[in-house]
Amino acid sequence: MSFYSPAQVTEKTGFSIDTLRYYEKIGLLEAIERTPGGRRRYSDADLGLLHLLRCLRDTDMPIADMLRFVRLLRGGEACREERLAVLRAHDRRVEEQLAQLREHQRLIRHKIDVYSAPAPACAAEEVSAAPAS
Amino acid sequence: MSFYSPAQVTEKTGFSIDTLRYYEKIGLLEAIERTPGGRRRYSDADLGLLHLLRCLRDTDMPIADMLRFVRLLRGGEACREERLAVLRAHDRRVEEQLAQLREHQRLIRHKIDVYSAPAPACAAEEVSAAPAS
DNA sequence: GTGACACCTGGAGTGCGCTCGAGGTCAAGA
DNA sequence: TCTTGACCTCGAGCGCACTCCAGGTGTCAC
Repeated sequence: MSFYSPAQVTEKTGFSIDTLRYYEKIGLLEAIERTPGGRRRYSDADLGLLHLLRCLRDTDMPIADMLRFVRLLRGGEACREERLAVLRAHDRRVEEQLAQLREHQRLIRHKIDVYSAPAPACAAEEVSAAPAS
Repeated sequence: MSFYSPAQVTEKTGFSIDTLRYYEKIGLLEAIERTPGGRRRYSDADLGLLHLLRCLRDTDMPIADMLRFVRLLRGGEACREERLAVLRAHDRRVEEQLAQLREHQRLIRHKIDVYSAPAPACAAEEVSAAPAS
């Protein structure tokens, strides 16, 4: 079992040191262990949780929901079903994000095609945003 | 050529009426035409631009960049190359977003599997966030 | 003409998620 | 021992992208 300094965690998770302290303050992380001198030492478990939080944040879960989720994690077996429900609901949202992103990508690429074409086509496009479907 | 009331544009684009006014104020939209009574009437071209802006916003382009982009649109043929460059760069970011989102989805689904399994597997997982790769 | 309602302006306010600053402490190398 | 740099706390501040408010006007149905 190894431990990590704030700088190392910053490095590994991409969260800034300020963000790590902020997450601890609001209860996303439980009080992190300290060295005798009072410095934080993050455990492997802390790192694992941070990776999950990174994933949830990056997929647009609001902090309030993450807070709810980590409380369910702490609830152990008793909260398993609810925890699963939260994750499944989030998974569906991620699926929707993917679908929408692909759709947006289509429009962007269509625009790239249009602007790459000779000027007249470009002028004719000015009005319609959507690629022919 | 048809025109649309603010309410209709809200409906078609998903931007709130406040956001539409805000976008006009900061110059994302050029001054929208008015009825004799002073009400806005959005054209098809306005709508087309709004659809593109919706797409850029939803793919996380900051408003400052969108501003730069619409100025390139207004620059016409002279700005075509630069406009293309902006879109191509953005397309690459969207591609990265897709890749990352898929990766995050993997972890979320892995967690769902883990929590669905009987308790012991779940306890053993507590420490590692990443699915075996 | 009278309601009701959509819309107008300018400017202030909000919520989220950090981020920074001041002032101090710990720890390792020279 | 001294210096340097990473770290500490607490609280205030910030940037973004809206969102709301007050007070007023246009338009349409009845």
